[in-house]
Amino acid sequence: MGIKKGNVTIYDVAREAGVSMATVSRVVNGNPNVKPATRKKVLDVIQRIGYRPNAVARGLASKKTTTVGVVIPDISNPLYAELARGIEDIATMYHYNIILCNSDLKEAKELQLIETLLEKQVDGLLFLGSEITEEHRKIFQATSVPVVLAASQDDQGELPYVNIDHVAAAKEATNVLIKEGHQKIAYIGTSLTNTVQGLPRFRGYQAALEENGIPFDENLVRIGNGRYSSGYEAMKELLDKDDSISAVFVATDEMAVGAIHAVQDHALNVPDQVSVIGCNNIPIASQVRPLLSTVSVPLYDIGAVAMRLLTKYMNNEEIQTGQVILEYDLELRDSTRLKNSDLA
Amino acid sequence: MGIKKGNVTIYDVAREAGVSMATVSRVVNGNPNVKPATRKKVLDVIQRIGYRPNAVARGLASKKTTTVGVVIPDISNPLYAELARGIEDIATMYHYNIILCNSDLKEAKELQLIETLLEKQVDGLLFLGSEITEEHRKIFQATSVPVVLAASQDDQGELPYVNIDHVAAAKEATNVLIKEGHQKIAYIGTSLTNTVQGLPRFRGYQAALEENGIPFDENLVRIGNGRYSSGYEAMKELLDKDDSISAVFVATDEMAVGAIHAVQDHALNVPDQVSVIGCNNIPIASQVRPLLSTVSVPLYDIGAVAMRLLTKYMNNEEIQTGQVILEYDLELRDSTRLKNSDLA
DNA sequence: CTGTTAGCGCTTTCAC
DNA sequence: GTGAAAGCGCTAACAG
Repeated sequence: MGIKKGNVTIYDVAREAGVSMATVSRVVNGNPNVKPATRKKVLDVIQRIGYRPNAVARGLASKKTTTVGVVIPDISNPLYAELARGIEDIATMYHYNIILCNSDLKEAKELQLIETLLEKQVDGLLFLGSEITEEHRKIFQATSVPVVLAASQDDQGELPYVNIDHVAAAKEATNVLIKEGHQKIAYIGTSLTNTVQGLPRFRGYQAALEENGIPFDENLVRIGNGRYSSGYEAMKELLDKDDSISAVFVATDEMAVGAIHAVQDHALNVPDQVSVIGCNNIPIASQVRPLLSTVSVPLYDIGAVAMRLLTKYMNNEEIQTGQVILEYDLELRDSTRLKNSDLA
Repeated sequence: MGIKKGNVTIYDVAREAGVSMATVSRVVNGNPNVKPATRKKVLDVIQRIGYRPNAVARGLASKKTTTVGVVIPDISNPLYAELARGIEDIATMYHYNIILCNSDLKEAKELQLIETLLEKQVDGLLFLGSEITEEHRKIFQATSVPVVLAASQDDQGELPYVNIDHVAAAKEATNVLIKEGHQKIAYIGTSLTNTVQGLPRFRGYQAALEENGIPFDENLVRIGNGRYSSGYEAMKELLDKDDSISAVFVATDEMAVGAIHAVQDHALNVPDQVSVIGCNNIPIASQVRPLLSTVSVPLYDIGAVAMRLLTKYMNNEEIQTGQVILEYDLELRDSTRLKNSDLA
């Protein structure tokens, strides 16, 4: 029907409707300063000739793309998938789109991704990763694009972030084990060079022991990569060396489930002979038997709140505080003997 | 130091380097028609004044954004998260970025998302969903932007897609149960109005029964939403009604794990008294005890191949066939009694 | 309430 | 090998 697909511009609409481009732009953007009759006329033409606004042109002219960049370690990890969902939901709510990039926690990749995102003129950046290095900081500081960290933080800098108190969470989890009466409590965590999760959770574990006068024993500590098999292997090693271990705090749920299976393969029962508590509360925690006791981290909310915070920055709104710490919960299920009600 | 952040343009570089914008553009884009000395001079200036190309402007001028839109049901579902990872990896490999949108399988949302993505001038579209309706088809046909379906297909249309043969997969899974000698085989699936997964898998189950002379009994069929609890509930109902059921094919792994737990809660053993086989082979299948037997669907590959196919379309390459069916595997573990080796 | 007119920052012929 | 100039499609003053 003479409709050149993908080539209909605002100019065509203007011509067909007998108005100026400015007027078409106004109706497209919902500007109220248009006479209803004119608006209808324009809308009709738009409908008829199948006009679709070009967001790239709009972005160039208005210097706003309504898209934000998200750098995330690995979307196939349930932990981050949940965070991503929170991010995307709020982004959608505020009419932003998300450019999603996996960094695999590799600094070089992270930096390169940020660079690309900035080239694409994103209105804001959400960064989820481990460490903020000098390199990160340099690039964040040099840009006027607002950046918010999610599930991470930067204590030396003044970057806004949304996170939980990992030290406190780990401490509380360990305390559950201590309250159960255990003295030999192992720890399976992630890399201690990771200052945003690995280290703080380890510190929390140590702090709990110390506060309860339980001597720290480095032989009871194992480091994995956060995934199932590394948790299994770690627990197996631990038990092979010393099967009198009666409790373990595992810093991620996936590893915790692996640890449970290692215990079972050692012909020991969870929680009767070994108590296991995890951290994060990803879906699998409530999809295994015994149900995993864990620290419930509000993953979705962290993503959602971080995105919400970013919209405020992008909108130049007044910000109370850019550093927000969300609450976590203890979710005591069947891999430990204490129950939530016992703590009441 | 006089560096206006975010405002350095190609023009500034040209002026500083004493060359034209065209030349700067050439070096930035790796055009070989530039004298090495000139190239170096320009590169130095770029480095010195901190020039970052504006991809939006480039997109407007070149009509290419090097970004593709991805409409996916729910990124927090492990199934789609895995697909997304495959998509993103290949996209990165070909220097594309991904705009990720969750549709929750709602048609209205899907259509709206596609519209938005098209406005943003994506170079291609990857669509993962359930059904392709007339509405979808209309909009896909009206655009010159290439579209590829992933983990889905459109038999009435000629849209390119990457998928597996769900009927065959379901049939094969059911056959495992039949070969084990079961006669009373239940089915827990997803909505039969979903013609891309729900229906075909159900058809495969029926076909297997029929080919083996086992009468179909609708009392043995339950429909869930694909997630853990619905699998649990479905199996519980089934067993409450008739606890002589000795095998069940569950169309998704998450539901299958739920089903296993329902069986166990019924004081029955898996696989001794009830065999359970799932489908998809998401991570949880190998993170529960008993290890779930399942149909291994190459999720990552479906995403990767679909993205690769899309790059070919975007690049106007010669395409052999736009409809690709990937192979699946049987992964027999501990929730069934037959083993892969038994089938050799 | 509506039109005119500059750009936004870059690519892309087309000359030289 | 390099430059000049014309857009790409839209927004944003600024008039009127």
